[in-house]
Amino acid sequence: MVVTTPKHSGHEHPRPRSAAVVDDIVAQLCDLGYRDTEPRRLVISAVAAQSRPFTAEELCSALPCVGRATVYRGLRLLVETDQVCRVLLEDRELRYQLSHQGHHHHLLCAVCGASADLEGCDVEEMLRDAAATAGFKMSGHWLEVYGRCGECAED
Amino acid sequence: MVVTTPKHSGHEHPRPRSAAVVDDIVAQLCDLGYRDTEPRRLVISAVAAQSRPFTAEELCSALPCVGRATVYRGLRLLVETDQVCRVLLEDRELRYQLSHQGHHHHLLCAVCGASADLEGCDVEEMLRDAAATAGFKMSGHWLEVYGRCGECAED
DNA sequence: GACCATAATGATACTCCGTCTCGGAGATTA
DNA sequence: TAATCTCCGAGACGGAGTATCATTATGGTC
Ligand SMILES: [Zn+2]
Ligand SMILES: [Zn+2]
Ligand SMILES: [Zn+2]
Ligand SMILES: [Zn+2]
Repeated sequence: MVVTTPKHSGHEHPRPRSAAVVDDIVAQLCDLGYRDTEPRRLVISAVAAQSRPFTAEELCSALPCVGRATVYRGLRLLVETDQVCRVLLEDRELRYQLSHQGHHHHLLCAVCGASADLEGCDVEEMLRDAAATAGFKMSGHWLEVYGRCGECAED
Repeated sequence: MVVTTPKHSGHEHPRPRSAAVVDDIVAQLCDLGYRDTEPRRLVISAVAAQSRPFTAEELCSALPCVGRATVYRGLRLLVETDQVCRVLLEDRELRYQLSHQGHHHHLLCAVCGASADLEGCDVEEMLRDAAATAGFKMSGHWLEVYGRCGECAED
């Protein structure tokens, strides 16, 4: 049950954009051997419906019919499969958002909570070199940038 | 009570280096209006005695005679006054270590837990520019770099 | 469709980390 | 000495995430 993908649907009502995203993610999970279940789809579509980085608890209350553990499990699965990425706020609160794939970092607005991907920034090289100077072989890093987005900028 | 600073101590036995560090920190706190108390000194000297980044709980068990709340309060005070900095491990575990003052980042060995300050790395500029490109005004950032230290490096 | 192995679910208990509360003990000042 | 204030410690509390485990749903096979 649940919305099945109408492959060649002529001129029916188009489903909301997010539905396509959900189908897409579910398909990728299936390829990896994970089942297509209703609670999982609910979690994924709730994730896709968010417009800003959200917390796991927010997702739980947006999905009162899905068990808390299931929401957390779904979220973890999405992170592990790179569909969702985690961002860390200045107060160390952990939030999630749909990933645009590939390694990247986020700009987070401290006022409205908006997030943008950090483009045109090649820290990796620089960090690797600096690490080497200290005798370290870099294997990873965590970077979050905070500030105010265009809309929240003032004075 | 408690070790007082022997200003001009002739040729007595030198106290452990860390004692000087403790006195120094306590003095700075006093300047800020905080009292010089025994539990506080115990916390500070336990901090100074650590050779690697440590967790709050580790500190608690290293100080069985000091209340848990007091250890946490002391730690928080030290962070707020910039005497101690916080580092975040890859699994998001929070650890602490004596600060070398000023804004800087850390290199953390994923094997032995050693930490080194990241020198000669000017990410700030780069981040600020990249943020501006996205219409953000950067106000802060969090960066941790993970890898293997020289001793733990292998093939 | 029926059957089955097993992946997934959800209620709930639990752990972990850190903060709050509050009565009491010292310091500090008047 | 009395009043005030910081600090202390025991323990209650709260939020976030995980573990447990009986039950259910899924997807492949016949
Ligand atoms: Zn990066
Ligand atoms: Zn904003
Ligand atoms: Zn920096
Ligand atoms: Zn190491």
